[in-house]
Amino acid sequence: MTDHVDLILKQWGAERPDLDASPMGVVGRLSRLSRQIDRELEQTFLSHGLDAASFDVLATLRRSGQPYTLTPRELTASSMVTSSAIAQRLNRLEERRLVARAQDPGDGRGKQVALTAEGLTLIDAALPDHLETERRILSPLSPEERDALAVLLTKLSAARG
Amino acid sequence: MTDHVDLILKQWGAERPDLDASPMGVVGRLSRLSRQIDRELEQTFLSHGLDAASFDVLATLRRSGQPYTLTPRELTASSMVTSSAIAQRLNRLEERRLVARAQDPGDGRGKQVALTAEGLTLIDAALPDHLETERRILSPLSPEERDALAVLLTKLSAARG
DNA sequence: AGTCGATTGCTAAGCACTTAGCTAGTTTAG
DNA sequence: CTAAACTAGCTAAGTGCTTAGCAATCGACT
Repeated sequence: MTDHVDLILKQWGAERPDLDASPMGVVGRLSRLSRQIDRELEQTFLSHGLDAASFDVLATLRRSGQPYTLTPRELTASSMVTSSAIAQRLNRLEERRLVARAQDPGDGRGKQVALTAEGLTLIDAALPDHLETERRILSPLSPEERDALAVLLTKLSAARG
Repeated sequence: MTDHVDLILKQWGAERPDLDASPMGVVGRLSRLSRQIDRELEQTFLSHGLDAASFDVLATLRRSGQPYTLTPRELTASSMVTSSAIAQRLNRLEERRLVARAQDPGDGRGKQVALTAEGLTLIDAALPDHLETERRILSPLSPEERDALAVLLTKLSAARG
């Protein structure tokens, strides 16, 4: 009944009764839950020799379809990190031969990042496990509740594009 | 209507129709939204010369009530980071004279971390702005929707203690 | 009383991100 | 055609976290 966030709200109510701290009830839970989930997902990635950052890149290439090739720019656009972070992720993945960088024939500045055969095998092996972990995380909710949650989160996201 | 996560689900449906990728619809939105919110909150902290990590420590001390004093252990327990991260946050805050560390008289190993007058002033000034930012973030939702969201998030968190 | 395991707080090293700034190539305007 | 502005990709330096491991102290048990 009373989780950590409830305690926080109660403390603020006692110390700053002049303020309405209720927004923390939502934002705080969202933030804490996201961290918890990140940590749980990492375990699955780790069991496949990956981390969240590497999985993110490999999965983006995989779901783009054959020939499993995107530019660093496209990878950056579909991620939540900077182009610099993507460059560094690609350095690590290339060193492990999970992706390969090639010159873009049409644009002297551009590169083409492709999943290697090894990278394809790895992401296809990790993906079902990852989805199973996500299913386990969501298991406390009924299908209707999951839909409702997705709708509420989408409404909040929408305001930011 | 179709946000970034919808596109991802559609791609997976085409590339791996054998898998049910629907859990990503919830987990993905949660993760992306949390990052967006973190970034938005940082702006408010920045305008008060703080960051999320410093705000977290100062707010925890503030809401604990007079004499605004907790041990590093307690600060760690109510945070989502390691005791090592708390030690480093305290180093930074102590250098800025926003908190002060003192020996715990009852336990030779323990320390007492107290908010300084300066720290108290700063956190009390930042808090209303922070709550206003959170309110703005939640503004797309009705009060009933906010409550519903909090309930759903709590259900998910509960499974992990 | 004395020892052994647990607890507290910390530093050191490593990691993945950020911002700042670079080079190279492309596009646009005059 | 050329100069200026923009774009793509990257490295360098700095930040805040992590894990590993340290020294000091406490508590329990013989």
